[in-house]
Amino acid sequence: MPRLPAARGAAASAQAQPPLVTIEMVAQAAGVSPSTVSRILNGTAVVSEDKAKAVHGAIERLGYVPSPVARGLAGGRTFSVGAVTQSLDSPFYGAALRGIEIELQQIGYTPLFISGQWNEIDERRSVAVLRARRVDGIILLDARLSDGELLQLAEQLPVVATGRTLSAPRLASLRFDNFQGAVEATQYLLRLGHRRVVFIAGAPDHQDAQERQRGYLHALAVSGIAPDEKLIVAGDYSEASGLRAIDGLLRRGAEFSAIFAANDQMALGAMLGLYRHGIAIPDQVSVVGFDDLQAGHFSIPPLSSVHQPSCEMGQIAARAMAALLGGTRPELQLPVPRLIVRESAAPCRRE
Amino acid sequence: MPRLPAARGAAASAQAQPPLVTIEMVAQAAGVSPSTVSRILNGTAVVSEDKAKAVHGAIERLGYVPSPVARGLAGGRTFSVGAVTQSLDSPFYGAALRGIEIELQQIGYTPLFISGQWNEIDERRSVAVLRARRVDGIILLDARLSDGELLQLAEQLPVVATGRTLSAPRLASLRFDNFQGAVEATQYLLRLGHRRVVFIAGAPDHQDAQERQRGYLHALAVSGIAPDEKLIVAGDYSEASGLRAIDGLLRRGAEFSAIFAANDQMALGAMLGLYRHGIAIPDQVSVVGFDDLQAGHFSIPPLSSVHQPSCEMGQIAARAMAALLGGTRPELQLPVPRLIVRESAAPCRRE
DNA sequence: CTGAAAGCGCTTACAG
DNA sequence: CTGAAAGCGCTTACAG
Repeated sequence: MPRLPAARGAAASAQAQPPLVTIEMVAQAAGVSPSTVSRILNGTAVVSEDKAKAVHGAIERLGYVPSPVARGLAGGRTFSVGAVTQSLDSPFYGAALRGIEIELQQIGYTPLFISGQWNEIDERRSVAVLRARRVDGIILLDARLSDGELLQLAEQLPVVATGRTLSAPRLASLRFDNFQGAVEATQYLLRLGHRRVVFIAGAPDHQDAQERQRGYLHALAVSGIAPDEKLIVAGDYSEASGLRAIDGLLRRGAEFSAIFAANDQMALGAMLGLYRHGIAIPDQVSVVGFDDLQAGHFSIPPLSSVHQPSCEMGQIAARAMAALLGGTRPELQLPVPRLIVRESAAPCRRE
Repeated sequence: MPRLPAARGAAASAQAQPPLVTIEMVAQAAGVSPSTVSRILNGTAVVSEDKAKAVHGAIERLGYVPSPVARGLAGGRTFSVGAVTQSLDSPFYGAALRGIEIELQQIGYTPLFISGQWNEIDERRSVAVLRARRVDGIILLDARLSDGELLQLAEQLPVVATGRTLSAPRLASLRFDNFQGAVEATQYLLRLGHRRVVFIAGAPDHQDAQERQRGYLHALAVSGIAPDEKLIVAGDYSEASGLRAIDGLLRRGAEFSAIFAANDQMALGAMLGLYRHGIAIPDQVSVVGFDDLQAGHFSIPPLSSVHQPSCEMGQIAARAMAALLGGTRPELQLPVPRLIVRESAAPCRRE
């Protein structure tokens, strides 16, 4: 005897999920087979006009919504893509997540956001969760996993990675030009007449941090300025480290008229440090950051910074995923770095 | 003829999903039936020691991970819960999302984050997406949907809502005490001797904004101070509106020695406005905010603010969901509002 | 162009 | 305590 609907109904009542409109019901209502309904929904085959109309009518009337769960099991595609971010509560990644959401939604996909917390262990676990959920592809924002691991992952399913330069049949990557951004920030300060420009470095294990430092060094070199080691101070991308940087610099009696911080958070921390020491910005010391965080738009004074188009990055990554999912190679056109000039830097008055 | 594995293999190759270890394979390897494996995994029935051991061994060896997709279809539970946030890139909600992620992960659930963008339309669409995905429950952070809609939703599946005071068999709600927080912020300013305290209001359609205004008014009343309408200025929770508030106040020649902004973003905007007009903080004007955003920790000067434990809120909401999912009524114990005193307020010097 | 049937990987009454 | 079987809601060769 076939199991009666009542059996499942009883089980379901514990969870009391709403009564489901199934493909079978619309098939019946439209006078066709479930196969036909499925094909119409998926555009899988050409179907006669009137049948199509009948089916759409039935769908409308019954309020049918296909179950992604069942589609996932049967078709092998879940119409979801995983997105691993380093942090769910970072002022920087949030916009990228929104960008991904916007773009994915447009093609009928659902994003699964999960965080990697800037370490390989969590990241690997997140990828495992995503794969267990059978996502159709995975987007990784600034992954900490090795290139090898990413490449290997891409053999299993489509992958797009930001902050990397990597390519494989099913792997697309995009990387913001941190070097160029840093060059522009530094040159801006140089053009204002500053010669002793402090660089507050980011976490040394972040590639982007390294690139920004190279950019700083390069701009100096182009202007024929020898880098002064005493002006390059370590940081870790946090506000607190920016503040500490200033304390250290001042304690050592370092001379400088400008600061380029590898990110806005450190720039903001540095500004607070300067304020505590009674140093006026930009009158006595100019400050430029990197990222163009919201927090810098209304800081005192508003912070000049290299804009990172993080929402667009998310959108571009998602569109690349869409292409991969569609079986085509994505064309990736990244926005170029642009310095947003606000009020935290002024011409050098010293010397 | 039964469809051969090859058939599906061919279809799958388009997506090239990895070869799957199924429950059937571990059953075979352990010499038991799939039913038994399932029961062991779900703790659904008592099973003999040795069978259990054999099964766990096989799972280990084969690296079996149950498919949530199949479990969802068969069992009616997907082990995922939806979380609708107003914004994925808000400095405020991010921490709550992380709190939800932490807690859900601990009970083996996956969160599905989706944004509502502060409007009913998107929120409703998000809830629909979540339901189509067959999540086992939905957490809503400061939903814009009506109480009625929430109650109705809770008839379909477990719901927990923040920012509400609502109760139903399968609906839990938790609400931060905005009123009390505002009272404390205002009283702090009052204790510092300020008598003319500006209130920059939040978006009038936000309940929390209204409560904060009531708190401000209440504190004034308790101190026997008649509210001055000219000191209550409209805002919308954005930095820009805080800045505009100052411009308006100053243009009208309003007299005040302190400002209580209904959130930090407006407080920060107000501080910039003050700075532009050459007014020193806190020497000439004191400022207090609400939310205790990261951006205020390093503002100039660091902003005193009512702390909102947003990560904990997320965790509490998730734990409440876990209870609901387990069929028990959650006990909700919310942290009380606490003012974090930093450097943006000082004793009143006027008069 | 379209339907019947098998199968996706699980869970869960049912019957020992 | 445990297995065989049916079913969850779809998709997709297969065979008209």
